[in-house]
Amino acid sequence: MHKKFDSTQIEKKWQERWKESGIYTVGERDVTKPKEYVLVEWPYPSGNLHIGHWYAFAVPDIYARFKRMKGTQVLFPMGFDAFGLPAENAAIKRNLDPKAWTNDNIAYMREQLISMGCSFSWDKTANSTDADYYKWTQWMFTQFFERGIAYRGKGVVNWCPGCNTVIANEQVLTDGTCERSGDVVEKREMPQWMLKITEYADRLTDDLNALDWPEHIKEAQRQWIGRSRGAKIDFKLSTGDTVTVFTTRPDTLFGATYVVLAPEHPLLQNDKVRGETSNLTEVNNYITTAKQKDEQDRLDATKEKTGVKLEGITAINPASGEAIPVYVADYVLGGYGTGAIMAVPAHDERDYAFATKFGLPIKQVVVPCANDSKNPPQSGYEEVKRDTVIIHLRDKSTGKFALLNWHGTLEGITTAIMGGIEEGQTPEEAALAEIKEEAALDNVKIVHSLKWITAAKYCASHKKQNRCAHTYTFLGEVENLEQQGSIPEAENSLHTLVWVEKTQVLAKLTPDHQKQVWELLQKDTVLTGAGYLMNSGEFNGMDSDEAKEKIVAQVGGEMTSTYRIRDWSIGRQRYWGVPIPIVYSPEGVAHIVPKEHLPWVLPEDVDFKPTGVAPLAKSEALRKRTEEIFGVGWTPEVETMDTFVDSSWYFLRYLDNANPDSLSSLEAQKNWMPIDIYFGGAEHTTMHLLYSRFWQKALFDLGLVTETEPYRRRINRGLILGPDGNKMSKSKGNVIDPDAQVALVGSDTVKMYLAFMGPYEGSNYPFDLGGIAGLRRFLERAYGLRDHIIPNEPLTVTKQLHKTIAKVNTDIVEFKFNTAISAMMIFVNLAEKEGLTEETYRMFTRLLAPFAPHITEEIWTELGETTSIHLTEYPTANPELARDTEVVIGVQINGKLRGDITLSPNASEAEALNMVKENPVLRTRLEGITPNKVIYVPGKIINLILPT
RNA sequence: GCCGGGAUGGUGUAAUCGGUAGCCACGCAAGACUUAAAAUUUUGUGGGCGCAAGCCCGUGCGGGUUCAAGUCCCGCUCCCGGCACCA
Repeated sequence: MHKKFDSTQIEKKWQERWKESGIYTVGERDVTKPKEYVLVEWPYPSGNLHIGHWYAFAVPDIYARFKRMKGTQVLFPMGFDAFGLPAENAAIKRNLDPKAWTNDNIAYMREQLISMGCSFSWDKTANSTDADYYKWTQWMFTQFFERGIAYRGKGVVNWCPGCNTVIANEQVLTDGTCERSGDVVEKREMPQWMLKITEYADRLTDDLNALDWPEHIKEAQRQWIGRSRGAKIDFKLSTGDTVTVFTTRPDTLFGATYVVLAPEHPLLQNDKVRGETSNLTEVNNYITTAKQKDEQDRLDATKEKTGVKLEGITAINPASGEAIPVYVADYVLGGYGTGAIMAVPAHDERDYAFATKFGLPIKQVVVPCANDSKNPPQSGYEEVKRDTVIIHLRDKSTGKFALLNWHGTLEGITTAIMGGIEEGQTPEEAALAEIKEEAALDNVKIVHSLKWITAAKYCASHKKQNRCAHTYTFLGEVENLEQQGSIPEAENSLHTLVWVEKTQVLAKLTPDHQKQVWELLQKDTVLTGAGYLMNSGEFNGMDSDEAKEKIVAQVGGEMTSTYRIRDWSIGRQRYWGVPIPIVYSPEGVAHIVPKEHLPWVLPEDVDFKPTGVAPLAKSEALRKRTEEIFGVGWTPEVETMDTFVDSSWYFLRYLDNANPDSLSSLEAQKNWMPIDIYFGGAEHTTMHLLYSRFWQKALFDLGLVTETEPYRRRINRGLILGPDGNKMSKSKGNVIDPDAQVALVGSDTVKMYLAFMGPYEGSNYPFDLGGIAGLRRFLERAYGLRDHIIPNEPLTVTKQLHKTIAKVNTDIVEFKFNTAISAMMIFVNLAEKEGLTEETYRMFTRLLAPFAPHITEEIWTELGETTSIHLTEYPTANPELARDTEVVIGVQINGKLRGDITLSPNASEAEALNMVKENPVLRTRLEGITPNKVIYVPGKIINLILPT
């Protein structure tokens, strides 16, 4: 029965009682219990909680409450990430003090957060703008500075004209706009405060492996860090200078036919190089134009390659000893690798495009091996092994490759190639005829016109598993290619036969399947994969992987890694942030502000209107303070820190938030770290999540933290969309105000609705005003269940209760709150119809408590209890009762569903067959027929195969 | 282009060690209650044929494996997210 309740009154009452009794106060670590550190990303105090905050905090609260009732000591803190631009912009607009604005917002949002009824650990809160907090932010910075992790760098930075400040690479979106303001970001050259995240790139990549994070998040971080392994190789220039290139394919060194420098490359400013360049004006013009191009243009991969040759200058290929030309071209980036490449047009598409345009030689040095991970053995396909023959051809006129790929018999292709040519037949016709005959296929065609095939015979030997190596024999011409070192070309041929290779695939090949697989592929691409070397002197025939290191060693290069990630620029030319605790001596040397002068307080006498000049430069108080402490002529650093710095360590401060002597004691960390589960938004995957991992590692190296990784698990939630399915925005008028919803249906309902929409991880869901009403109805029915209490309930109800308990217990830990709620709904539907005992009602109410903390507390009291339901133990299912004693299984006849039978899940096949025979509907179908075969899966299905 | 994740009723979703597809909720339709509406409640609700029993079709598309496929395999299409002249 539906029983209305006054959610506003009930929720207010319980929120007050919880506050009075302090039941969510964590206090000291209780070592008799296991710990669970549940972290949600701390909010920016923008002034109002939006529905996204509810999704971010209230749903994880289910998990926190569940764990607490399970007997775990749960830390579930909440705080405020309160520095940043919105406060400053609001202050500019309304002419107020950012501090006052921020503090007002925090006070208001705290009340709103309390109205959510979440079990936050308010005794473990933090606020990044408290001097007690940012004192430590500053102190850590000084420690990093002393160890070279923080440094004053120079370089091209991202300048956001909207924010009037420098921003980090991570804050620039793919379309070149600012993550915060949406303005198009400009490139500017200026000195910058940087953190050496690049020095941690390897650890940040490697340590991902051990984390229990969703693979897609790890992968996104790996890509962002962008480690690629390769080699640095020196090329001597005719000027006597050396240019170091970075390549991931040192195995193709013999195929390097020219060298390219990025327009930013320092050698281009080298006097000797400039002196010997006969077309210097042209080169200079190119460099100037390239630098003026905006980032967008330059990164457009589809545009045609441009570049200019440095006339009069050559480089020596250290492997072949050949003199090769040197170019400057903007397809090589100054900021990646060494800013210079060796170009191998035969095996790199960009080099190929450039070489074709400028008429540069293309020299193939690797024969690709087609049998790679593309066709891994599939389970279930082991039975039949078939040989595969792949014929590689190269079109002489275009330099492009063709690939004939045939899954057939080895003998077939050999015959085809060797077989006699009948009168009037072209060689390819002869080959086709043979292939068709051998493989009994008829849809065979050659898409690439073969004028001649030089090969006649090959043999294959296997060097490695799943990889083939080749010994090649060319009829009448070459006995063994490995010895020969190059591929002979047949006269009069349009194509060079590049390779014939034998591999094996594990597959069942029916004639139909063969037809599918039987494709003659025309590959219009440059072959970029690994394989075996050719045209590479002593390395011919060597596997590319092996050749990489050997060639590098031979030419005195160095195996190394390079990264996509750049150092983190943290200086901001804005007011409302942590002042960088650096002062400059009269000579302009940077010194840290020592610990006794921390916090290095943000001055208040500042005109923070954005002019492009750092506002702190205008502070008289800061200037005076600096001179008083350090001496006349000393000047303060006037930049503040990126707010991502504040959030890089807040989870440590939560643990020990009143500690005046340390950012967070090691003891507190030993008690609580690492964070067991971190709930947050997908937008932080490559920003906050990466920065804070870096920060943690840097602290670890200083002995200030106990863990190398802060977050053991991570869940990225989705977005709550407007009812129209669009992202909520004021302009679209589709914003749902959580306060209004709470006033209407109560916070329990809003929370449960958000949890019910779908799995917590991943997807975005539209907010449906009808859907939320359904959850309110559910709670009213759960509340009204009391009127269905009977002295003795049917066994079905007891069993359903225990099944529900089992389901909810497993679903919560998998963050599948939606199916947990669905299970509880099923229980209420049944209990309403059948009635339930008071004992069952109590169990159910406790089961529901983490989801609907207020109304369950109310029910608990009405049942005569005087202590909080949230201090009770979470129900555990009785496995006996949760198990089904009878199941309905489907009956299939020849694989088609024809009815069902009800029986014990343990019933034997004979019993099941009897049930089928006794079933009035099914019986008629089986009259006088003995099935050929019976497939019976207890508890699942029975399938009878009848003779046809 | 590369990497990751998806596609199931009118909607959000459920069911993946292959075993009765559509649980739960929303919406919709009809009935009850009501002067009426709201609220509540009962029934129905993937599509098609049929009075019914029942039959056929159905999880983005095309094939395949299997007694049995939303689930596995091969080949596509589209959508979402990340990266992208990264050597």
